[in-house]
Amino acid sequence: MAIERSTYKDHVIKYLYDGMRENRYQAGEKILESHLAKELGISRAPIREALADMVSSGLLVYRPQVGNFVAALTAKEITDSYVARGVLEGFSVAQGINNFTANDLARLEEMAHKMEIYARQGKHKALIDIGQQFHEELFSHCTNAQIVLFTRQLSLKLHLLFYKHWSRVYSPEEIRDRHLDIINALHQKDAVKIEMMIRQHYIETGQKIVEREARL
Amino acid sequence: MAIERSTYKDHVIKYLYDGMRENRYQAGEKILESHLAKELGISRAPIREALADMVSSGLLVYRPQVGNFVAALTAKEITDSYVARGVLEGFSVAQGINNFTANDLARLEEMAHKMEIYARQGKHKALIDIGQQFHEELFSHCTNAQIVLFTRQLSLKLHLLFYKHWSRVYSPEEIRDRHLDIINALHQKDAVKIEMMIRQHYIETGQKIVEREARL
DNA sequence: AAGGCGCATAATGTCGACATTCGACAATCT
DNA sequence: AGATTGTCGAATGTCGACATTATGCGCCTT
Repeated sequence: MAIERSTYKDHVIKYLYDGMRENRYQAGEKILESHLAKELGISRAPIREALADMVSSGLLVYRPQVGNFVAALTAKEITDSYVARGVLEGFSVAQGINNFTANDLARLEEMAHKMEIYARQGKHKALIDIGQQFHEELFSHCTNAQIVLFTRQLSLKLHLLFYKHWSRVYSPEEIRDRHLDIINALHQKDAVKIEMMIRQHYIETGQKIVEREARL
Repeated sequence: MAIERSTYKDHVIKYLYDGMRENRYQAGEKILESHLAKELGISRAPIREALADMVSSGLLVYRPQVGNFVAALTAKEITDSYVARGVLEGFSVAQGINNFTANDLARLEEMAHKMEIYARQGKHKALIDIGQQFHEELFSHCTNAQIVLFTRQLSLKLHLLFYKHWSRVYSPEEIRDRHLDIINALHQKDAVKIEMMIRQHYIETGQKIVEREARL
C-alpha cells in the first residue's frame, strides 16, 4: 500500500489508528517493525518514530530489546484510565463552563437525542461517533491547553481500546438521560457540580466496561 | 564524551535532563541532532528517539522539517501547566489519603521543617530537592497509575523549566506553613478538602511564577 | 521423561550516507 | 530603499545494512 507525500510518521500513525478501529490488531499483539515497513513500502525509521509516538499516548507498550505491543490493560488499569479521564474532563468542562453558548447547548442536546435513536437502531458505529463528538465538544471549551491535551490523549486511548464496549453498557434511555443530565448542569452553570458529575459518570462507565471485559 | 552500554536513548535523555538542570540550555534554543551526536559519540538515530521522547513529555517542542526546541512557555501556558498539576496532584493525594501511615506523615513534617531551614540558609538546590521529594511522596501514595503517570510527567516538566523560580517565590515561613497545612489536612483524612487545597496551592504558585518570569 | 544448556533465527538497536526541505543571504527588480 | 526572488548551506527525513540481543527449538544430561 502506497503512501503519498510529506512526513511518513503521521501516515503510519493514521494507518495504525485505522487498523485498531477496524479491529485488525488484538490486545497484546506484537507489532513488527519490518512487517509494517513492508506493508507501507517504507523503511523502518519512520515506523519506529510512529510506534514511539503511540507508546507515549498509551496505545502501545514498549519493552526494550523486545518490541512494541498493542496495549493490553488489566482491569485495574482500565478503571484507572476511566477515573483519570473523569478527573480531567470533569475539570475541563467546569473550567470552560462559561464558554458554552445557548447554541452550543442546543447542539449538545440534539446530539443526546440522536444518540438515543442510534442506540435503539443498533447503529453502534454512528452512536460511537456522536459520543466522541459530544465529549470533544464538552472538553474543548476549556481554555487550559495542558488539561485539554491530557484529556484528548486519554479520550483517544480509551476510544481505540474500548469503543466497542462503550455503546453496549448502557440502554438507549440511559445514554440519553446521562447526557441530558450533563447538559442540565451546564445550563445551571454550576462548576463544582458538573465537575463531580462528569467524574462520577466516567467512574461508573469504567466499572461497567471492566465488568463487560471480565465476561468475555 | 563516551557513554557506557545498554540502550543509548535513555543516556541521551539523562544527558539532556542534566543539561537543563545545569542551565546549559535556554528556553527556545534549538537542539541540533548532529551536535548531540558528536558530543556523545553516537549516531543520530538514538538522539532522535530521545528528543521525540522529551517532546512527548513537554520539555521540547517539535516543528516538522525544522527541529526540536527547548520549550518556551507563554505566561498562559505556565499558568495552565500549574493548574493542571494542581488538579492532578490534588486528586492523587485525595485518592491515596488512606495510604499514609503515621510514619509517612512524620517524615513529611520533617521535610517541611528542613525546607524552612534550607530556605533560610539560601540553600536553593537542597531546598528544591526536598521539595521534589515532598511532592513525589505526596502523590505516589495514589494507586491510580494513570494519574500518577500524568502527575509525574508534569512534575518533571515544571521542575526542569521553573525550578529556579520556585524556591524564590515564597518566604521560608510561607514554605513551611503551606506544607504544614497540607500535612494537617492529611491528618484529618478529608479527601475533598485536601484535593482543593493542593489544587489551590499550585494555582497560586503558578501565578507567582508567571509574575516572576514577567519581571525578568 | 524432565530440565537445562547452547545454538540458530529473527527481531530490535545503531550506524553512516543520501534525499529533501528549511532559512538566510545575496542579487535583482520596482 | 524596500520588497521579491533565486541560490546555497545546513539541518532534518529517510534509507539500507550491520551489530546486538531476545526467543524458541533441539540436543544433551541426569
